Amino acid sequence: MRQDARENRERILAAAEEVFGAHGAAGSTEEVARRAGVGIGTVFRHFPTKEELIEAALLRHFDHLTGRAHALAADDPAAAWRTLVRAMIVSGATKLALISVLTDRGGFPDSAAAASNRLKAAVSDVLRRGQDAGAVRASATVEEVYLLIRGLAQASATMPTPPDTLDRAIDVVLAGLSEPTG
Amino acid sequence: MRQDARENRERILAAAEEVFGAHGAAGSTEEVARRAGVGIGTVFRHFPTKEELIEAALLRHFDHLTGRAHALAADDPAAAWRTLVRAMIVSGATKLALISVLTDRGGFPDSAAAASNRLKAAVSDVLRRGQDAGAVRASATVEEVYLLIRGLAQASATMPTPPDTLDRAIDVVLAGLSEPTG
Amino acid sequence: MRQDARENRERILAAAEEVFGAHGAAGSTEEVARRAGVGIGTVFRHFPTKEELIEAALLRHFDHLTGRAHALAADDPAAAWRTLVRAMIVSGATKLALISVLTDRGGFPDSAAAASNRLKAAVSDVLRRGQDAGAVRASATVEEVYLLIRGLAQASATMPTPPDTLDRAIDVVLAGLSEPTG
Amino acid sequence: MRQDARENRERILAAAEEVFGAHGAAGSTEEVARRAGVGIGTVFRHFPTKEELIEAALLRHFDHLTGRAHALAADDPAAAWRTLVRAMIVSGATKLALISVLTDRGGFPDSAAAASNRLKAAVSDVLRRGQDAGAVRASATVEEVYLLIRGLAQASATMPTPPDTLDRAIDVVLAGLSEPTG
DNA sequence: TATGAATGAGTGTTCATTCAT
DNA sequence: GATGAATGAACACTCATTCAT
Repeated sequence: MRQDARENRERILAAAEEVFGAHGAAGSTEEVARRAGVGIGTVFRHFPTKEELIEAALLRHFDHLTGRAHALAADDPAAAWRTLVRAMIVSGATKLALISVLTDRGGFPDSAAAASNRLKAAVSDVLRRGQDAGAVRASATVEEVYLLIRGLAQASATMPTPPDTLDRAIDVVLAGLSEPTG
Repeated sequence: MRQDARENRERILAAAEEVFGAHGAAGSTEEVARRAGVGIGTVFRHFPTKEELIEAALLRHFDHLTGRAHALAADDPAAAWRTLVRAMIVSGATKLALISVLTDRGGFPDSAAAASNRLKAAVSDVLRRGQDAGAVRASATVEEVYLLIRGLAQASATMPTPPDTLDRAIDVVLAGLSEPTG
Repeated sequence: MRQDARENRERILAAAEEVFGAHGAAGSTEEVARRAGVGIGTVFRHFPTKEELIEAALLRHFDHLTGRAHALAADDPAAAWRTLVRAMIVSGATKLALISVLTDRGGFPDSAAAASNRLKAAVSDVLRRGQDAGAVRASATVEEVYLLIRGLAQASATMPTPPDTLDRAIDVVLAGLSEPTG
Repeated sequence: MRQDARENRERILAAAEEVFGAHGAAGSTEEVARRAGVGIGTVFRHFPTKEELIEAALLRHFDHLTGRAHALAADDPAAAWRTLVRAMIVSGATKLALISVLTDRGGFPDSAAAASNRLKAAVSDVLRRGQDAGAVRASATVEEVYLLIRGLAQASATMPTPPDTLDRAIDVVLAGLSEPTG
């Protein structure tokens, strides 16, 4: 039965990411249960609160991205940097809507903050290696990089955006972060 | 009593901008009424639907920004450009959450779309003059500029952001949009 | 100004008969004001309560019918009887929906009861003359006659009824009320 | 819990018949919940709309009457006829107010129309057998019979009616429908 | 006196959460 | 442990009634 429970938990989280990613906090817990193919009671047994459910889904998303960042360690620093930024914006798009939900309801929960920090650390690494390689301007900090990434992710998620517009916007950000020549 | 009614309308819109700007669609119409200091019935007399209320608040916000853009026509093109981008991000921060609200509920209403277009035209003007003055790269289009502005506005609105982090992020965007030297 | 006030009163009552006749209690006082071409405040100045407005409209309707009954005094008794029954059912159709409204809200008000009694007296007269002429069975009382009339009026008002079905139903009632032959 | 749910459904329908029968559409869903002894949410889980609730209650009422009509098949045709007419008027009294409710809101829903047709068919049977036995005039059709029944039911429901007045009115209708002698 | 803006209690409906099965 | 029915607080919206103009 442990097995079933763990499987259910995973299915619920996947459903939650879909539902809340698409509709933000407006997504209903029952819709999550339906997509996960479990009863509503099961969802609440695993996550006693809608907030905790969102938090867990967010955490999972952060951890995925963290893994991705680590995997890029082997690549060429400049390429890794561009790949990561692009990936975070494009893949994180819908799901980042989750963040505002939690912010609304009284602060970032500890566990999610921790996951966020782990991700930030991983991004920091890729950033630093980019700076060391002279591909990113030395004065840049993770904080504004993060903000820019979140910004484009959320903006493109909340309004229909032609892919090439998003691409050009990403290019602007990458250019703005590159070492000024001359 | 026309006088009172107009005053109330204005107070309701101001309250709506606060409430929906801060909480998105989740903000309740009753909270708007409370902040405006009027009865719930009064809100609905002026705006027969929550959606129409949000739409009107959005329109007002767009028009404010459009006015601001036009007022910058007298300034030095490069300075005007930087001032406008910064103003749209900072002032529009909370309120831009409104856009996603309406997008969710089935498309941009006509009047708001029109106001949005007027604003976009005004921004276009400032942008073009910046390009003519050599302060902004020639290849930039309003579309990605808009996306970047919306992104930073929304991102900084949905999560506590230290002012200097936002400032540095804006600098990155402005740098990315400036004519590459060398 | 007295003149205007009286005119307004009359227009409001006519509008009320239309509105409540068509929608029952569900009709809104504002709709009445709109159709009467006056402000909502004016309606409430004349009739301080929705209930009193309905009551007055009902009373007016009763008085119209009473007048009609009196006018029939000159006719042949049997014909007068048939004409009155038919007229009350057909003309009173929609408007009799009003009665249930008042019944709901705690009893028939005095003034309406008085008007109803005046009407009942007039009907009684026509009925008695019909009985004296041998056209109506002697055992019939106004009470059941009234009930039958109200029944057909309400029933045909609350559901689309082909005219000939209503005609045949009226014939049944008249036959049931006629002196049994043999 | 299927058991409980079915019990609740039944209690809700019974309460709905009472409430809407007595007050028409004006009856509130919350009152229904209160009388059924369940929470308001439970009512809406079973009937997602006030309209659907009314429809279901109406359908139940029709089906009860249909059953009753069928049960009379064994009786003497003339007696069966009188019993049915009387039963439909007396028992259906309050509840028939429901019909006008639905008629108001844009037409008779399909399921209720079907139930109504089943009932009409059953009444038709009893009527025909009465006609075959010479107890009911041959020219009578279900249509006007229905109208007369609905009329007395509604009229006696919407205004306090002494039982003997109603009885005499029913006698008038039955007399009017009987084969004219002589 | 007429007007119509303001009010707020009341209604239909949704949804997070609890709990009997 | 899983289920889904039950709950009730919260919300959008309506409408009779009041009152400032």
